Amino acid sequence: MLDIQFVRDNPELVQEKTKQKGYDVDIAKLLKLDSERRARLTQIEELRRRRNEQAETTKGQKPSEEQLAVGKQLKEELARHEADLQQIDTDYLALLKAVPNMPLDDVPVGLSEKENKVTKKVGEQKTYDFQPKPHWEIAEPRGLIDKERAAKISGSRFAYIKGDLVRLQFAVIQFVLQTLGDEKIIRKLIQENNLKLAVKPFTPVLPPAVLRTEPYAASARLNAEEVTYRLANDDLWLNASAEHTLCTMYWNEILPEEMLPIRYVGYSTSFRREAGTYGKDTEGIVRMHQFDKLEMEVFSTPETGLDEHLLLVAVQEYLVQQLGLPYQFLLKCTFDIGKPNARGIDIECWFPGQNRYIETHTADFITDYQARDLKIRVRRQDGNLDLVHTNDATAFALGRILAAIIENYQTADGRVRVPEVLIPFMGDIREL
RNA sequence: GGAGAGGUGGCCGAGUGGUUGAAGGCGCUGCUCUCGAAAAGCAGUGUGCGGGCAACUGUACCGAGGGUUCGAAUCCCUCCCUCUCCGCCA
Repeated sequence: MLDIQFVRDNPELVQEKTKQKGYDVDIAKLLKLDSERRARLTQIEELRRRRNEQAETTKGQKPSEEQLAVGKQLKEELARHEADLQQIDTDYLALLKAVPNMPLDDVPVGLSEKENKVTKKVGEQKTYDFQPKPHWEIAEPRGLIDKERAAKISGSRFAYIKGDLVRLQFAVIQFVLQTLGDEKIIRKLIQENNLKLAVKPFTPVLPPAVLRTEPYAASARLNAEEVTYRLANDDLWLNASAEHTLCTMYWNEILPEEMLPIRYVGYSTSFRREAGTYGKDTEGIVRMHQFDKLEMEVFSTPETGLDEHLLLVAVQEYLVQQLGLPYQFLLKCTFDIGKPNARGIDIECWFPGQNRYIETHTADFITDYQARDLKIRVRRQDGNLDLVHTNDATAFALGRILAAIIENYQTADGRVRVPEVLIPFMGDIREL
């Protein structure tokens, strides 16, 4: 959530930017609740002070009739005010949490994804001397993907991934872990982008795939209506990204400044209900209820938050370039970046078999929006406390990137060449 | 699944109704001592929220939420979590 002090100081700005993100929150009402809340709190604290004072003077002895009467009256008054406060508090918090994070100034203003700006196109779209096929037309006949049987067992939007395509997935994983663990590469990316950041490789993490309601809700990532699966008999949700169990990892913790930045690359199977996407991307494996994903997560000081975001974007581009995939770079508009985001970048890879770009990567700069509710803070060298900044970004969403590889590396005879950088991780296999 | 134990400050650990935000110890910080270090001594050392330019101050917090009471870490209720043993299982 946003800092209430910021809202108090900049009500018009907050209202404006909230609108720009397509959210309808009554900021004036929020501020009214805020001041009511504070007024009520002051009254309550005064009553409590008097109660404490009395308890102090009667310690160890039986209170007089008169003191009992005063105490009872205080109690009644308190109960009344506290009931009011509880209601105000509930409304206040609901409204405050409804306010999205403020977009940075370079985020294009727009109320539909059409306003996303393509800021650059990289890599040549290969020309084929045959009609390139979509990935499912290559993979399904060859038994690399079986969605039909998966549908029988699990329903639509599930798949059995099989054979060398599985090997390819594990090769991608190995490639990413090696790349993100390589100090030289991290240093190079930091230098090339003039970032003021520590050279520190990413630590691989296998996080839990499920999490409880309380931390999930605090992460501002729980979306019960459209995205998140819940387990019927437990207070547990299936994560929709490793990000969800990574960003919550330091829930309610104060981190020493020396620990930062913390750079993780998490690997997890991710689950999404995809409610409201019926009929969209029904073929192939680009939109599934279940997919594996490598996700980067960074905790940093507030000063370095933006640079960490830029580093993650640089890492993403590097990874995509290494795979030799043509892509375009999207600066997402206010509507599309998501509620907790201050800025959001997408990378869309070219899918020649479908003759279109498809989103394969997202980088989210969250500032302190998540950390405030998650209560993740940094103890500065001087002893002060600050909220950390969180950043998350896709390394590779395996389903989509396998599909992109299949389509870009397909051959005339319906096979798939293995991208150069993956060959060392594929044994002798050079072609699927 | 069965049985049991337990959740208190950065850590360990006291504390069953009233100077307990919390004994004691450890750790950490500062000072004294020292050429320096260690030891010793002294002092300090949580977080949120409200108020204040600030020093500071009020309030809340002993797993969570309710309740009893003039007053709750302490009594009652509900829930959550952790650990141990047995069973089952990758």
